[in-house]
Amino acid sequence: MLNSYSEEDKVLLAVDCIIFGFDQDDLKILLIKRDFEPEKGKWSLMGGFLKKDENLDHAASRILKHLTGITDIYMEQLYSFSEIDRDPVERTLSVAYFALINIAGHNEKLSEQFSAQWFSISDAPKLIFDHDKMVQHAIRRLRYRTSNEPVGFELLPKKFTMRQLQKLYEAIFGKKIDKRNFVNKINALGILIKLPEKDMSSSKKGSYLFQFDKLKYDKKVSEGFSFKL
Amino acid sequence: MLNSYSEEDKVLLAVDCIIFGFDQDDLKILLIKRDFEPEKGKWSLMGGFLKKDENLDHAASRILKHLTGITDIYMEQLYSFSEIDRDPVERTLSVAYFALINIAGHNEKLSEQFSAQWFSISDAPKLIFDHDKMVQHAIRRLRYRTSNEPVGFELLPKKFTMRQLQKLYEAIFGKKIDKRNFVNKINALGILIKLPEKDMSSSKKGSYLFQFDKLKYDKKVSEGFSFKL
DNA sequence: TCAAAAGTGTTCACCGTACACCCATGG
DNA sequence: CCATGGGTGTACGGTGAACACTTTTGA
Repeated sequence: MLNSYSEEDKVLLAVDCIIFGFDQDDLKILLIKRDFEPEKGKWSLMGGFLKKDENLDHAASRILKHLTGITDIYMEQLYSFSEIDRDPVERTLSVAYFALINIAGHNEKLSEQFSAQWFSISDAPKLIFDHDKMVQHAIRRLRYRTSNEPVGFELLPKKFTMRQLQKLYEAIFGKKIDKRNFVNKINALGILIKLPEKDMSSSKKGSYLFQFDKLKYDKKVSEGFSFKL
Repeated sequence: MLNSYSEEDKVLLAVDCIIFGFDQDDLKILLIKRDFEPEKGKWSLMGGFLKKDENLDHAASRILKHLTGITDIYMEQLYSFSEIDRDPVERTLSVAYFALINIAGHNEKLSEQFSAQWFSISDAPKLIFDHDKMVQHAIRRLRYRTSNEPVGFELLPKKFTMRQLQKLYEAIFGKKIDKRNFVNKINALGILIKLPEKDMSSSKKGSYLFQFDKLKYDKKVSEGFSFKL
């Protein structure tokens, strides 16, 4: 009794990742087709099991890297799902994580080899187990985070246009935003650098590129500033 | 392989509860003196282990009931803590829960028999393991919840005065609030019932008692209203 | 020259905040 | 009659939302 809690039950711990990306107009999630039973062939979140010698954050990163090759991205623990029969094979808890990535920056790596695929939130297939519930939860968290912290930029290329940023927020909140009000608000924050370059791909006139100024943001935060959108 | 994930590691899962109460002027948490090793005699959150046949919410309620006799209170899952060496005895994950109770309504039950004790947030003892981190996390969540949902009432008696409610919010946010502004804001919400009775214990004049009107609140929510303080 | 997207300011309503005096009562 | 806490309203500045026209340029 002194050196173990030996009477207690142990359980399997899964980690499932909701990976958000943004592409033009749509908020998307990355899913994989399960290649093992049960539910083989159905769509599912990226998942795996926690190992003895790692913590949850580490497991989430490892699983993501293993299934997509992606490293160094924004990740955050979401919630733990524990219904007794959530996995029909065996009692398994799952800790959900959510992650934000810039689709454009990673496209090549995950094509084919992992049978992972991007789906718009609005027309994703039904997922196995309680994964749909996890996604709903993740969307709520995403809305909260992007309202209160400058994490939305994780979903965009380093250099982006105002219009892209606006469309991102429109996709996250599922509603149109007035162009002028949006620009005013963003500029008032004073945390973007306006670059001299233009992106010419979306219009004849071209539109200025911006970059998130993390140094300025950190400085402002240390002076009491808080991001709100 | 078809009927088990047999290769995978299993772990012990603890559930620890941060229980908030409010008493006059102070926000408090309920702690127990550990009566087993390791760290016997030190102060700790209420905790226990998840059993095979229950989910996390159930475990949290069971543990709370077992250690304090209390049932039917507001509880919510907070976060999962998973550092490898967080418990020196054995690899253990802990899912933290936070709970809100009305101290006055439960005082008798938990005196002595459980060696549980209330501590003001500001002068609580150092806790074992990573429990202090859990408490910090819980305070953040408490601030968020009480700003956006009418859960603060869980910490007060059914009937309470405006002043008590104000002191509660002052304790949660750690700052003074203007009396007139507070009353205006609360009344504007339109979710309290002003009772004809007065509480005579705090002054000679006496102060009116109020009650949270859950029906009116639910109705307003269904019409698009959202609580903000 | 025209179509398509980019860029840009002002007005107004509402909300949050600052602020001070009278009331009721028990002692 | 006085000390203590209870109760109440207004004015102002700032923020969020509504709203329309001109510019650029490739086709």
